[in-house]
Amino acid sequence: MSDEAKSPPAARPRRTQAERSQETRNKVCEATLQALVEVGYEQISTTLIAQKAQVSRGALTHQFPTRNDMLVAAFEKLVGEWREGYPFGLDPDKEQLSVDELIDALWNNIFADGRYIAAMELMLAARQDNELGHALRDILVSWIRKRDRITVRLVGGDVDDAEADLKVQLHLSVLRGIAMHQSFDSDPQTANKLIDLWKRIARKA
Amino acid sequence: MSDEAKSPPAARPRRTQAERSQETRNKVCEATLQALVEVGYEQISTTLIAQKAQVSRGALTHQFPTRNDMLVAAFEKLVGEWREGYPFGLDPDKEQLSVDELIDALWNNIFADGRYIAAMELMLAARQDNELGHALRDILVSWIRKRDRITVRLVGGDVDDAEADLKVQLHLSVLRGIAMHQSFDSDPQTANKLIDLWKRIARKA
DNA sequence: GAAGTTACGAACTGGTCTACCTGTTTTCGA
DNA sequence: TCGAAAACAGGTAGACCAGTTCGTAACTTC
Repeated sequence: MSDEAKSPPAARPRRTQAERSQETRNKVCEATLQALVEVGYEQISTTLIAQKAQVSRGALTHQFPTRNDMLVAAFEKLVGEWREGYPFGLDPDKEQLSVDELIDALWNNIFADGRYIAAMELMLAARQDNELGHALRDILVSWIRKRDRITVRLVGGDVDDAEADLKVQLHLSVLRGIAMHQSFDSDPQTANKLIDLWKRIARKA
Repeated sequence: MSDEAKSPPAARPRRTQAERSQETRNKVCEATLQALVEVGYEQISTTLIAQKAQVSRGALTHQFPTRNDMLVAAFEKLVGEWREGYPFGLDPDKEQLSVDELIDALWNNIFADGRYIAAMELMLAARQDNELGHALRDILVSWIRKRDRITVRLVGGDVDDAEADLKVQLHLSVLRGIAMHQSFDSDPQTANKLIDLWKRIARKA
């Protein structure tokens, strides 16, 4: 059995401290987002997340001293993914999207994802929590600012045009409302029909 | 001090058992809804609600054996108020509303209320809880069915017209999305601007 | 007005969660 | 290579909460 003794936990490549930290943090954040979608905010506990992430509770609490730290980091990761993916590989300075394309892009890349609902639940749950709430809002505003500016350009509007900005806000509100509808409604087709109807109406406006 | 002994807890009018029950149930439901708005779903505990409602915990648990029973009853009360108030004293068989009037009526009577956001939070929080979730959904569907049918008639559509129904769903989705926006956004005027923009667009469609 | 029923009050219990704390292993820097 | 520091592992304490139990008070019925 000397062979087993010499190569015990299979291949364990040497990692830097930064890599070790990042790996645990990623695993925890990913597990948190997954749990938000699967079991909901209320069920989330540090113990559950540690199990899901295949990480000891000690490692988790070392990286995230408080439960809020963990939730904030997970939220930050999600928003970061939105931020990185936007505007879907396009160059807003050169390209412009038709209304239909914009709606599809926003819907498919952000609002249709179960993670969007998870984010909504988190935001709603934290809307009164001064500590968690403020942290989440701070993360949101920077992303929202970028998102809105790029979106206005994508549809060919002037960045400083209040009317164009309002139109973008309405687009986002409509998709948000449909996403919420979808999360309650049993018929998955309704969302698509609503999207199509909104496209028809938005085209004329 | 014989006077004090003879009239101890001030004036205590004689109530029937039904009245006593109804009074505690009402106080608890009202406190629950208020707490949902003020401190959010996560903070709600039977202890907190009993305190807010000025009711002993024993009285609460007697009326609502489980915490879910309490939440369901509160939700039922809220939906009941919507149901009773709808369609805002109008007769949908005789009267019809312009698009502007419909939007204003829906917004002012339902979506602009902080309780609507509270209901959303409750629904989102319960979306994974099979027991609470099903109970809330059951309460919702009966109200939604009535709401949608009346709304379609209010705008002069045929009840069985799928297109008219879809339009109503879009109206509701837009207002829902704006309501969510409002609960996060710091500027309270944005919601009004979005409503106005939506009116202009909806008028043309 | 007495027995029975319902509403209420208060204390207790079993379980869970967060934050903290003490050792151990891995990596880093000189 | 060796001491320091960071990452990790696991356990504990204190608080809280939902549900239960049991005794008391208010109401109802006959």
